[in-house]
Amino acid sequence: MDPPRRTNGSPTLDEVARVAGVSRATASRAVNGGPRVSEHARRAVEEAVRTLGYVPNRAARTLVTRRTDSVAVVVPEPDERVFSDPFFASTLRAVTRVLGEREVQLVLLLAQPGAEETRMLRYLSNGHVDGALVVSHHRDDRLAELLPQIGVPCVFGGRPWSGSERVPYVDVDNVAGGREATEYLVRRGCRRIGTIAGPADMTAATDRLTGWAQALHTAGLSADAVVHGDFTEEGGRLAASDLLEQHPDLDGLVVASDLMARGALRVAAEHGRRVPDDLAVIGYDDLGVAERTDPALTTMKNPIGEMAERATRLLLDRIDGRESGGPYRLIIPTQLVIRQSA
Amino acid sequence: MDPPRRTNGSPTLDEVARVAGVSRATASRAVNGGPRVSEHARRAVEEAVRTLGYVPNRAARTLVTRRTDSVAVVVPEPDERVFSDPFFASTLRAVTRVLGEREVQLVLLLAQPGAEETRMLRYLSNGHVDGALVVSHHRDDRLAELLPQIGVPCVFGGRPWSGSERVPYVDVDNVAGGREATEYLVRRGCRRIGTIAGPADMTAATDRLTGWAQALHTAGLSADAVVHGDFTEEGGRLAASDLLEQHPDLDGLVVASDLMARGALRVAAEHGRRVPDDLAVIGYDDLGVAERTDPALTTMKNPIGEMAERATRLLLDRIDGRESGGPYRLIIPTQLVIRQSA
DNA sequence: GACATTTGTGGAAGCGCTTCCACATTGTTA
DNA sequence: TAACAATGTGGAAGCGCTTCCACAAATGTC
Repeated sequence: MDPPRRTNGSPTLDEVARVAGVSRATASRAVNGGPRVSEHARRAVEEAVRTLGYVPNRAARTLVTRRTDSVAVVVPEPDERVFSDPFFASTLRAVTRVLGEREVQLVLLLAQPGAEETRMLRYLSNGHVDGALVVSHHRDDRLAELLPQIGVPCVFGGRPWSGSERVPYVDVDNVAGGREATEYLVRRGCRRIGTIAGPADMTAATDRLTGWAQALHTAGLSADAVVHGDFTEEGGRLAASDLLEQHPDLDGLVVASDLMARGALRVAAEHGRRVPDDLAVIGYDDLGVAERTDPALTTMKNPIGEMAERATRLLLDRIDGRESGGPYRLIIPTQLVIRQSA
Repeated sequence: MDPPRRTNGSPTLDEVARVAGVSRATASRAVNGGPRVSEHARRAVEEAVRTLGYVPNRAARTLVTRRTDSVAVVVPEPDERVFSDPFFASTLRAVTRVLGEREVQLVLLLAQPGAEETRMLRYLSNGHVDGALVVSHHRDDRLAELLPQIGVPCVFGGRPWSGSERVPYVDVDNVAGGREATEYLVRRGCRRIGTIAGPADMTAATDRLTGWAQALHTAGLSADAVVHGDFTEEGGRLAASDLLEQHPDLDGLVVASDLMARGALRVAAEHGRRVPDDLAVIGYDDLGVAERTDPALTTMKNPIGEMAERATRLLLDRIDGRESGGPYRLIIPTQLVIRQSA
């Protein structure tokens, strides 16, 4: 494949029109699939576009249409954790794919709170992008309040902490996920079920914890064995050690991420607890880790890719003026994946 | 802080000029810090800009200047490994920071080989971005050949496999890193030194391996104990198991990443080998993992952030027309960080 | 066959900006 | 004092595109 040469003196719509033997207005309509173009003219223009290798100048188009054909992916707190999480990878992949279908570009906006955040807001408010997708939103940033004020179309991936009434978002049903995981252990016969929860400043983590508590309450079991981890394997190890020490009678463990669950499995092994016989362990995510642990993790599937895809489509809809009426939320169900650990 | 309102009917340069009592031409010069503007006029324009909240329309500016003030970060093969690697996080952070200084935007281009790659090349060749920074380049993609042909300014982060004569790049001195790590073990008295290398399709991995072999050769020691890992902890475990089984006499281990080294430490512990007394282990990266292993890892510092920063600055220089003469390479030295494991 | 409608087309305006050029004003040198 | 350069300024062109509008031709209706 010969790559396309850089278009310095690239062909303009004028030249296309001349070659096709039509006016620039007609050429423009033909290129953009506009109405009222004869089949004859359209074919001539397409032919000219092909032979000339014409590509519309985006800046010129943006200048008149006021559309940039790019959207921002906003990551409020790009600490290491964000990137090293499989969550982020899946999200970016899905967003890229959906945007690619429509030739919309992805502008990545990472901003630590402070000056960078201010610049980011200024950027968003100046019409440089058509919309914004916010992922990995944390408790402290005020994005869910600020973005609607700015007036740029936006969608949150994951329920924002505050302002969830004002802002459209797509989320995974983490409450149900936590509940179903726990219910599964109950059905399996566990009677003393603890949990390793995620960081308390993320809605995904607190929701799963809520689901766990709900299920135990419904089953009439006590819900006091909780330790918070940080979604890393190491955090899972520490949390599991604490938990097993404080509550040696545990026969079931609901862990808020597979990575932490892997750490917990190691600890269980070190303590001589057989999984699942002595201790049933259920994880969360199923994003590539769960099938490779020993024993393989039973887990709740976390449809991150689907969430990102839906969020992106929702954003595009809002940009196009569809769905723009009021807040909108979409909750994606999770699904139990049974393997060996429970 | 009140966020800036979305600029729908934003003020234009015309209005600024009117308010400042000058012509649009003068206003433009003042805004862009052009020459030949009186102090008086400049101040008036600045004042008007402030009161009106004027922000230049990027599309209009791009249309005439042919500059987009955005650069692409190209990730040729966005598999999970890329994202979950701390390498990627550090890189993006550094790039963002440098670009932020100049108000240049980061367009993220992820492309699987195939159709997406074609689209990416088309995008790059149409002048949508001023330049491209290629990271995580693998052996199979032909980017190092294609991009120079396209004519878009580009810089590679990490030496490309082929075409390194034609393309400017910034790299870490992985050969020296591998060599120095090994020399350190030699100085410490190790006489039988193996290595867990990285994937054979990444220059960073093969370079470190080369350095290891060089050092052993110089010291007159045999360089036959090699196993390749995949830069993950699990891969490190497997590789270490193999290595210790095949070469039970090893007294030193050079590991191409800290994550793999952590896996190796676990294996050593399982085999009852005391580190560093029975087996000295040295890692590579020092990006947050090494200080938290047990024992803490002696390692080679991998200045990823600096590499990304330099690469970005080099790209900006090339875009500005500085440094545009011919290929350019910059090799950043690594540094030994001594802790407990060796 | 006279009229109203639909359909296809091109001319021209204008999006907001930079920059060339011409001109006026000042300062400098012979 | 004349000739010149340096400096500051505004008018106007033009970047490449979309889209309004007017108009001609084709089609439909009674």
